[in-house]
Amino acid sequence: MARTQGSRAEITGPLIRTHALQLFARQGYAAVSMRQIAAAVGVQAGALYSYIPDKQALLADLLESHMQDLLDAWRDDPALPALRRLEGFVRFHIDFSLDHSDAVFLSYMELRNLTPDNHHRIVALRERYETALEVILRDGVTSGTMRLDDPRLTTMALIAMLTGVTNWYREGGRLDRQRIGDIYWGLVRGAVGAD
Amino acid sequence: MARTQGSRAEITGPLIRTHALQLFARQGYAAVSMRQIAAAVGVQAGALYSYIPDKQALLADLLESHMQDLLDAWRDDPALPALRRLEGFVRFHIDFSLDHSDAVFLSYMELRNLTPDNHHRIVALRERYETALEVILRDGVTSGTMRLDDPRLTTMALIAMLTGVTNWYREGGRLDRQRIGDIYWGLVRGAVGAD
DNA sequence: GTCTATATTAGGATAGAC
DNA sequence: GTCTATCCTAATATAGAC
Repeated sequence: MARTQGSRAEITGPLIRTHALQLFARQGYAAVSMRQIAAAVGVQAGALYSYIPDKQALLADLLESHMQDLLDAWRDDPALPALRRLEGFVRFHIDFSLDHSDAVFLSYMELRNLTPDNHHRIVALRERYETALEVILRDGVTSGTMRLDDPRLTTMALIAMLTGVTNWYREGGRLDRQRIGDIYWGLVRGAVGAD
Repeated sequence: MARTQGSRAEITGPLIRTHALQLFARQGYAAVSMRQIAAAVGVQAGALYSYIPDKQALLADLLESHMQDLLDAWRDDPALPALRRLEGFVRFHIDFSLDHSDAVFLSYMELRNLTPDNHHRIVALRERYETALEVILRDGVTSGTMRLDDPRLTTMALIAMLTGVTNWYREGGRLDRQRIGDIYWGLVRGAVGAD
């Protein structure tokens, strides 16, 4: 990792974020030192502070960017039937979660290590995403294609179920992504009484 | 918290475990210092080492005890119909998770901070519990009362969904436990095609 | 923009008195 | 069994040279 002195501003910033995300997710925010991040990037610890004010701001920035990416990536079409939109959500959420499993795990786990201000801002973004699913479920109930008792609780239950795929999925494992999406969609369809 | 010198062996040991569990769950293993735990218990940091060899052993002990408690508490009756046993599992898992939410969260999150030996032992216990559900699902499929594509994936999906209740449940909130159990059981029954 | 060096604080763990 | 005191290590963050 040792590297001769030199300037590489164009890539160091993103590298810090990439490596910090991976290290935080795998060891936990508090367990990772700035020296570790610097070593992964290939700079000395002091150099990090040209890019970030402190460790807390780095964490908050990673989590907020992730939630923003998630919201930006999700595309809904309210003109479609609710059941079709629900299927879209299921497949999107699984794919996005697997593509960003480090950030997903970090978001779940390190919210408590944020200052109250940062915490509030990021939880608000998460709630916008949850509400997107809740709206679909309510539409499904209203239009009679779904049958369920409590849209809000069902929202939380479904998101937990889908996100859980990151706990056991391994690239090249027994099931490929398409198949996983199919199976989860079958579970969800049944859960919302749409069979 | 400051306390006069004295001997209270009969309670200090359990107190260390209780407070460590709570602190680890709320701040993360790495973020909690031995001094913090000692302060919560009401002793000096050095006194902890009369009860535990080191911080790592304390974590491993908390996680292993939790998994053992879970396995001990779960009672299945293979003579009952699979659907009835599944309902029992759903209600048991929700109740147990809410009664031990700190330990549940810790188990999910801090496995990676265990040494390989400790990690292996505790994951093996967790797998025994997961298999208990998987067996019920397989029986349900065999007997024709359930319809699902992949018992192993469905096991992981259902456990993630049920455990997720710890993320949002608050004592005295909109829904009481009985009602939550009813709603989740409705979701699960639909997911396994038992309507 | 990155380096080396360091100020400052705090961590886990141990020794020996009471 | 617990206390006080301390060893040793490592942490975040900053200062100033290159």
